[in-house]
Amino acid sequence: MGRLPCCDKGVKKGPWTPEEDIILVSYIQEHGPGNWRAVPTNTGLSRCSKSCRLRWTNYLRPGIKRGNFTKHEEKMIIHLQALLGNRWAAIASYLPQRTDNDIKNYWNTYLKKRVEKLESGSEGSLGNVYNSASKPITRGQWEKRLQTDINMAKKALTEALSPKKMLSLHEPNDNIGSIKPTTPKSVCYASSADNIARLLKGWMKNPPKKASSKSNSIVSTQNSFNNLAGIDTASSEGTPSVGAKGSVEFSETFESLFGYESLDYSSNSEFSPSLSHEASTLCQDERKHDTTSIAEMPFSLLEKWLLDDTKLGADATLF
DNA sequence: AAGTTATACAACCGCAACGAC
DNA sequence: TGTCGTTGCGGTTGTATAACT
Repeated sequence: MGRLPCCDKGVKKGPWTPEEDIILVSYIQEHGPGNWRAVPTNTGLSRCSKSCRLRWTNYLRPGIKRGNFTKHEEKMIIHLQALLGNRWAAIASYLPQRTDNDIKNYWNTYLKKRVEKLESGSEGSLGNVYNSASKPITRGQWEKRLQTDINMAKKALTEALSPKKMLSLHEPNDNIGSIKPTTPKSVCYASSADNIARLLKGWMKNPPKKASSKSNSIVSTQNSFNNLAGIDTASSEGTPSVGAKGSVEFSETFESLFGYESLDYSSNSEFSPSLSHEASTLCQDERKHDTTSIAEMPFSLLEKWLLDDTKLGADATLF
């Protein structure tokens, strides 16, 4: 049989309206994310399930940070892209407040050009980040280094750290304070986003009892967890300063979600919320052969390693 | 001020993977 | 084990806005 068309003819396409967003958020607030196929039917939205999921994942989901990327985030993306390639979902798992789409866009429109510029020989602020040696490298050398990186990452994985460190990952960082006012386009939408934020806030404090028993829902909600473990983005949209209030909200959000997630994972002692979903995706291929060691990847160690310029500089000697 | 080009980002499309049966 | 339905992911496109001429 042929695949069913993703979307029936007649479904609405193009930008979402605030009204549609509210309908979608209200539905998810009640039923939790997942079972996307049923969303258009149950909500009356003239959107295909994919579109609903995408809208939620990339825009409406709480915990998404918008606005400028910090230097720290840039470094992360560059390192991770070099290490993982265009596996945006995996990369996004290390930037919990960013969506894969956001990172992909940022890479394609900005970072890629900068890296290419650097590779072509011109100097830039990222010169010491990407290749401190600034020496042209052959493909074989690059591959060798990549392999070394992967091996190191694997080693790091096997030396799994405590979940406490994972928690530190989700703490608000310097990025939050640097959120800049959104673009005029976003500002136009801000009032609606605020409304949605209120809905979500309520939802996070009083989450659905059980979104779905399906595994894909678990994955979805864990994605939500990963992202929720940041700031309440929707509420911060258009409000540049987050500060102490933001921390309190974060704390509440985190506790709420932590409790929520722990319901789903309580039956699996090895599967604590400290595990990033995409962290396991990181080594998707390897997982088939070595599930446990990879799946329990601690973020902080890898992050530390990835961002350790000193070490990177030492690694550069491999070239 | 009007037209053109560049940029940013939201959204779409198609494929692959996964789970249920 | 194979088929089918659903979801996730990455590439790409479309559109709004900014910057430039």
